[in-house]
Amino acid sequence: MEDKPAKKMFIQIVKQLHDLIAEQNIQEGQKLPSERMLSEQLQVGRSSVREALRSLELLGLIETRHGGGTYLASMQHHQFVEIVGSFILQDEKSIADVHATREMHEKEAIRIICQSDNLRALPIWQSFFVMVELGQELKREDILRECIIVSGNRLALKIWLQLLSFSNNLSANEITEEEKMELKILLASLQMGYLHEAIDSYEKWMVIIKE
Amino acid sequence: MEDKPAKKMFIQIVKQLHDLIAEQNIQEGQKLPSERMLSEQLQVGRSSVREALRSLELLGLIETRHGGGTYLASMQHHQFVEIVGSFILQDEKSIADVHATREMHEKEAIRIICQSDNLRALPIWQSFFVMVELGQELKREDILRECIIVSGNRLALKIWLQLLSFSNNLSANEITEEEKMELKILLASLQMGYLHEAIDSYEKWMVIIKE
DNA sequence: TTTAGTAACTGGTCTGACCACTTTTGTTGA
DNA sequence: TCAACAAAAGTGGTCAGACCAGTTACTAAA
Repeated sequence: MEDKPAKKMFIQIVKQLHDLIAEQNIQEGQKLPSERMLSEQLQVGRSSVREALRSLELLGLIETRHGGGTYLASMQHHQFVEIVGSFILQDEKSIADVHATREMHEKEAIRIICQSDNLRALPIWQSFFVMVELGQELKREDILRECIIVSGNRLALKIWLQLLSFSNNLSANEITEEEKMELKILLASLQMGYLHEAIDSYEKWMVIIKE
Repeated sequence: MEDKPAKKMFIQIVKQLHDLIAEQNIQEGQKLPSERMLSEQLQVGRSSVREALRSLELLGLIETRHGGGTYLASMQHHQFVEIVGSFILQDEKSIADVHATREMHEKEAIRIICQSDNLRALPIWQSFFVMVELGQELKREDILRECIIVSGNRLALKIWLQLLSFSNNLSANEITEEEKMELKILLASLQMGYLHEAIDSYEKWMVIIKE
């Protein structure tokens, strides 16, 4: 690709770190090179390396131990990646389980939003409503992702993202008129806080998708 | 021990930035104080301020213009408060997330059981009921595990078992009389298929446990 | 062999310097 | 008076070096 005029340095470093981790096959919980070493290897100042590392740390991708080094995060959350990953590749029942679990997450997020005046009032729902109405480009998972993000459970988000990658038939086909109708009911119910109606239309929506 | 006064500086700064934005009511797209000014105001080095700012930039919460200043990102969806809040509280929030996710699995299992005549009719529920009544040795997670196993989602079971290992305060103390009462209501509702009552008593049960 | 102490390493923070770019200011010329 | 230009000030971007505070590894003494 054409090298763009020197994008953000620390973003570049984040990418290089990513490559380095892949090349050297550094696993979860394993140690990364020291800041000074990275600074030398990547030919940048140590403070730039640190800015990149701090970003990754805030994202929970690495752990740092004062005096001990920097490690690829091996926390709870990341174990679920393995769980879901190793779980698949079995029978049809497994796939059904993935779907069921994903839908459980989505419904739970909808419940949380419905029961919170603040979350219900977010302008994003109206935006989605309008987008559906105008027939604008909109992926199903965008709405659901937003629901889960807003619901505030980061662990649930991580699990859901994993589940999503194993049920990629979600945005396969076009959004039909029937689906639009159900989606609008869902979004409207969400904003009004009508929990029962929201869950109801969500379930109908899923039925429509699976046809 | 549990005291952790020495939190990450750059996380502290992120918090202070968050407060500052709230105090001065800085809106989307508006300018933040310069790095040097923040450094002086917060009484920390400029490099520390930058580490915090770079973190927020990677999250897309702020925009930086070389020579022009730092601005609050104009984001339609994600509210600054929501995201920062969920990333800041890391430790405590993570634990809360684990609990919330575990409870989501348990409630879902209860729902599934309630809505299936076959599952409702399993003799195990009556056995649990009797055990509670007689005050026999019985761990809380035994009941919940059974619920999830019976619900038939093996993936959910795997996830739940993992979650359980991170919230081992479940069987900490003795089962009180109050708790026994609620548990019996739960088990009775389960057998009768009273979904609403079952979920209700489950939630009350959780409240009792957390006291 | 075990242990205690020290040296080397590593992250955490600050300072000061310089560069590149943008914004503001001030001056000049029409 | 006002427009255009140039200088100055402000701001982010990056680096080097210094020092502190922990951790790890190694070595020498018991």
